Amino acid sequence: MDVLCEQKRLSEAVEMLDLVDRPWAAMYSALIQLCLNQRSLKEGKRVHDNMKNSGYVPGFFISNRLLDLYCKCESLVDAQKVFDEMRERDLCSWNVMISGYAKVGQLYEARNMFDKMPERDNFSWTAMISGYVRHDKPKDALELYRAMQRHENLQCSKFTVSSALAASAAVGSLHLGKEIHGHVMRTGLDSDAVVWSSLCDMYAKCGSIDEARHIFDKTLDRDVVSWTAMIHRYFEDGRREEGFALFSDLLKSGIRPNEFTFAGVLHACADQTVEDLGKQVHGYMTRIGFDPFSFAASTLVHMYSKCGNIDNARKFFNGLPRPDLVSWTSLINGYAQNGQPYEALQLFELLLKSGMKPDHITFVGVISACTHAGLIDKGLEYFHSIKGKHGLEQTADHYACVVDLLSRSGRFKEAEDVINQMPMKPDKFVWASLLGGCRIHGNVTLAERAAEALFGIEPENAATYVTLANIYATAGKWGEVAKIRKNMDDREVVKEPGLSWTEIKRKVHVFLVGDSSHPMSKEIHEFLGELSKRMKEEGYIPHTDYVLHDVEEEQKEQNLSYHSEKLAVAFAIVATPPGTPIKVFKNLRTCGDCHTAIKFMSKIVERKIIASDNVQYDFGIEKTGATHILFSCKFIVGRGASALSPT
DNA sequence: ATAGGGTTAG
Repeated sequence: MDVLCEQKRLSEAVEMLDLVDRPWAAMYSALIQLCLNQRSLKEGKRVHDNMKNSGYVPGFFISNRLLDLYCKCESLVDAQKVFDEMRERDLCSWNVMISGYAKVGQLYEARNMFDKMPERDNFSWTAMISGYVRHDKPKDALELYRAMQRHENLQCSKFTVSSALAASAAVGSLHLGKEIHGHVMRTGLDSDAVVWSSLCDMYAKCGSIDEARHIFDKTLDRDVVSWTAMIHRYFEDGRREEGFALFSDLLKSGIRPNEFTFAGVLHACADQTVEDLGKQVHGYMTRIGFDPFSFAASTLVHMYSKCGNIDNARKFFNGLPRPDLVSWTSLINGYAQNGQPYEALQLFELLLKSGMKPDHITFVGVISACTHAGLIDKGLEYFHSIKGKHGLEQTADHYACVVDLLSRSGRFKEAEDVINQMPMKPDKFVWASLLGGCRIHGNVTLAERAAEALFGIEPENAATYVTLANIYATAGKWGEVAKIRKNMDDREVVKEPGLSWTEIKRKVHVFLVGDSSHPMSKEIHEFLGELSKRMKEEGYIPHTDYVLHDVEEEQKEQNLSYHSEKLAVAFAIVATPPGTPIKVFKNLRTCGDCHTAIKFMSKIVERKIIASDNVQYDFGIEKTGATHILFSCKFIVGRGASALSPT
């Protein structure tokens, strides 16, 4: 049996146990340890049964191991049974139970044990505190931490302070965090990389990212986790340059980044739509070798499709030995957003065939693909299949997708029915989808209802005001438009300025409306002037959507200043050799005129142009703003001279 | 026996 154990042939070893007449403690001990290592509940139970059948009465040691096994396998019912049957228990027995319950989130049971136990050591306290932190109860964690400090004979360990720091970070209390920081320094717990990392994280999450960096710089034995966390915090804070710079420092430091690092950096690349940088990271990953089964692979799929390069996304995806669900979902959503809804649906059917189970996010992509393809009934079918065929619960997001699907095609009665039948309270996404549909069809009455609901949920979001104002303007209700403008002023709601950018030779160039700050501004404007003439010859007629701008912006508009996306496209054309495909991204919605203009530009200069039309979540999947483009996509694709698609 | 990092959509 020893040999079998050594070779980790667990089930054979357990079978052998059944052949032994009177097994002894060492056998049980070794077998349970092996079950524990392999997290095998099934074999563990067989060993336990054998113990009961052969009348063996375990002592502390074996019982505690058994407890640990059941807890690690998250079978708390079994663990509790063993615990209840123990004739004597030591501190360890109680502690194992507390940490078992705390880990799976049964905090009430854990606390009950904690309160009942005859005496507690610092392990009991820490296990309880970390349980609260892990399961989103930082306030309870801090309360307990305070109580613990009142006991003079209890020493905080590095585990305790790490958990307490995580709790302060979760409640965002810099004050408390600093206090613990002081405690760490006084008690000499500052010799541990994890404690430093927790400190760093606490400062970053409490908004003091520079302080976090200071801690990071002072950390002596930084490992890949400390680096990854710090890099990620920069990205979270929108300080991408510093994030990328630190990533580059990491590469120089000799510490090897891992899939956590890559996932964070690639996510930032996807967010900033900097495909060139993403490609470099991809190249680096390939050179040092990365696990194609890990989640880093899915981030690459995401990065390529978010950057508008769905072909690369597919190519990479096809090369994966066994793509995970996130990769499938990223690609399905990528197709849905890149104007290839049928490809998205086909891929979903492939996913089902592969035996993989879709999750709720996958269905968001599937239904929105139906929306883009105008396949309303098919979309509804998929929606119903979530619960029926796939046995999942429909979430508020799915309802938002269905409301989008229906209202976009003008089926408002059904959309309202769906909202009324929702088992949960309709959230902002649901109302925003409805509002988006109303905008397309000029449904003023229903738009007012949707906007009213949104004002209740998020009065600070400028997008709701702007959309409603647009709907009123289209209906000629200028009095109402003025009221909204006043409302925005009264509530100090500020509209985010529109920005477009393009990446050329790894440098990102950003443009505002009417922007003349770019070094090549003169060339850009001259070029646009020329281009406008030729566009008109080709039949382009400028038209403006009503957009709620501030006064200054409106004046600029009257001076015929160009929208940011036109500037970015023009710059990209001027700055790259003939024939180079162009990609432009925007943080806000792209107006109907720019949609049309970009397609004309694409034809005239014979370039493939991809321009993102980035509607924030508020408008569901209303990607165009031009009422005559009913089922559009996230990207405006001008295919160069070959075709000018009718819009 | 207890502590720090990541990805998909809306």
